[in-house]
Amino acid sequence: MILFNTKGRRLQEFKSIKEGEVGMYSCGPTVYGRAHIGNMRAYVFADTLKRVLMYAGYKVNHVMNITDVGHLTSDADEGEDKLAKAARESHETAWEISKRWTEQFFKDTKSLNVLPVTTACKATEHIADQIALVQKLEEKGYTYRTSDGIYFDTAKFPHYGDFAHLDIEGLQAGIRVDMSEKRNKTDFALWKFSKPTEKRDMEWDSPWGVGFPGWHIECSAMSMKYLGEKFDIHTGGIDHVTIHHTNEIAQSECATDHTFVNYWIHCEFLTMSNAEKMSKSLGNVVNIDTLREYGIKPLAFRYLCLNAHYRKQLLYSKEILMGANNAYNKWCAFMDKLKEENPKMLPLNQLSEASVKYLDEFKQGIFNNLNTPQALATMWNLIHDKNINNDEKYTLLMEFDKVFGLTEVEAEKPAEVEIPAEVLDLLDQRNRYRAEKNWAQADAARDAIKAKGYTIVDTKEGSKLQKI
RNA sequence: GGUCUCUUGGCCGAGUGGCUAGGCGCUGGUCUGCAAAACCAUUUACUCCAGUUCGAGUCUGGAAGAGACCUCCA
Repeated sequence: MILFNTKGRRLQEFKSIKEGEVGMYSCGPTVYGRAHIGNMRAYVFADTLKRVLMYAGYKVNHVMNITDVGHLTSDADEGEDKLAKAARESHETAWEISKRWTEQFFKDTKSLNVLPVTTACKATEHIADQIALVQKLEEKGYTYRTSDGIYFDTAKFPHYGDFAHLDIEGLQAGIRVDMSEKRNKTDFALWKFSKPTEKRDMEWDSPWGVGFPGWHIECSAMSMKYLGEKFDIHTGGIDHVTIHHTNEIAQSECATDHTFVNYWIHCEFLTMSNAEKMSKSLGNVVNIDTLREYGIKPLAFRYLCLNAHYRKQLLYSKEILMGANNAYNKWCAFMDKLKEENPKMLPLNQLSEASVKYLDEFKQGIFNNLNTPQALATMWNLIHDKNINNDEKYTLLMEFDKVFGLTEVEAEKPAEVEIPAEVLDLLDQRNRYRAEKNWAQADAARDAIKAKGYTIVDTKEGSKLQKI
């Protein structure tokens, strides 16, 4: 399979370090608040990549961090701690805040059919690993101490700017950079000291004094702990290329003296039109619950993500989301109808030539740098193809869904609601009027039922009620 | 200021030289007492200019416009 590697900025044939196995690390959430659908795109992407790797036959060891240590709100290594801020605002401890939002994060990703990761690791539970890594860097002479922490000296890593194509000169000539006591513009904190005047919810003892780890070190420490000093794939949002991943590479490769990660795969942003720009201050941040309020299934959002390539910015608006929801609902309806006919799952080697063509086209799409839009096009063409029988269609669609992950899990389906007796009475009335061909009265009954919040759908088996 | 990306039909969005992407929406049709759903059909395209080529949405150069990151948001 072909993947676009940010390292080198080119398409590359993927080859794992260990035959048949893939070690993959995904930058996870910072749990000081509810993740919005923009965040979710990145996790749907990582999940899709994992599913494609699994489809290709790899056993995937997937590790994701939970950033539950408070970091800083503004400027490089300055400002108030985000978790502390959230905690202060809701009168909770940082621990309570991070616990709540971590749980919510997993609920949200689950509703998007994101498969559980092999290991989800919390930064707060790996403080010793992070300290050990900083110590290793210290022993090798890559660090220095300032009044507020231990810093990484990026001048000692000659290839620092290579990954992100950084023009260090340009950065220095650019706008506002707070150097404080840093030796180089690009240096970053490995360990921060607690201020003597404050008592933090989260702080730990270390060889350098009480404090907390810098942001970047957790990913290096935990990824290497669970995947080894060198592993296959590291994913994250495109915004992490310049700083976070550049720093991860610097500290990891200086610690080990060899390549840290072979393939860096980054997901583009979900962007908002200006009219619908989300902002926390306006209170219009769209999250999974917002979708539900709109009457949009979370998985319709997954469909939306799959319908665009992960390396392209994806425009978000309510209208666009509604379109994806319509398409997704049609797919669900088609699958339901198909299942009612009790199709047989066929072994793939018994498929007709025409079906094999669809399967090949599907694989061609997903293995070509995750071209899921093309794979979805293949799916729709298959659905509309009259020359493929239901058994084969079902077999192929279930096969495709191993990657798409669009099948709604039972728990997400809305519970059957009791229909009020009065509505059932009205339905009886309408049926009698219809039998008498009294259309005016029948339509009046329909309107009355609609006013109660139900719509009538006439089928061959009779009239059915649906909640609006 | 630096780095990078994008510009496809009403909307979203694939497509790296020649062949229908696909979805949503619209419209028409079939079906239905009506409606809904479903199915069928149909419509609209490659920002502009110049170049390369037998041939370009696809390559090259230029122009205009949009966006992202450098501000610990994926």
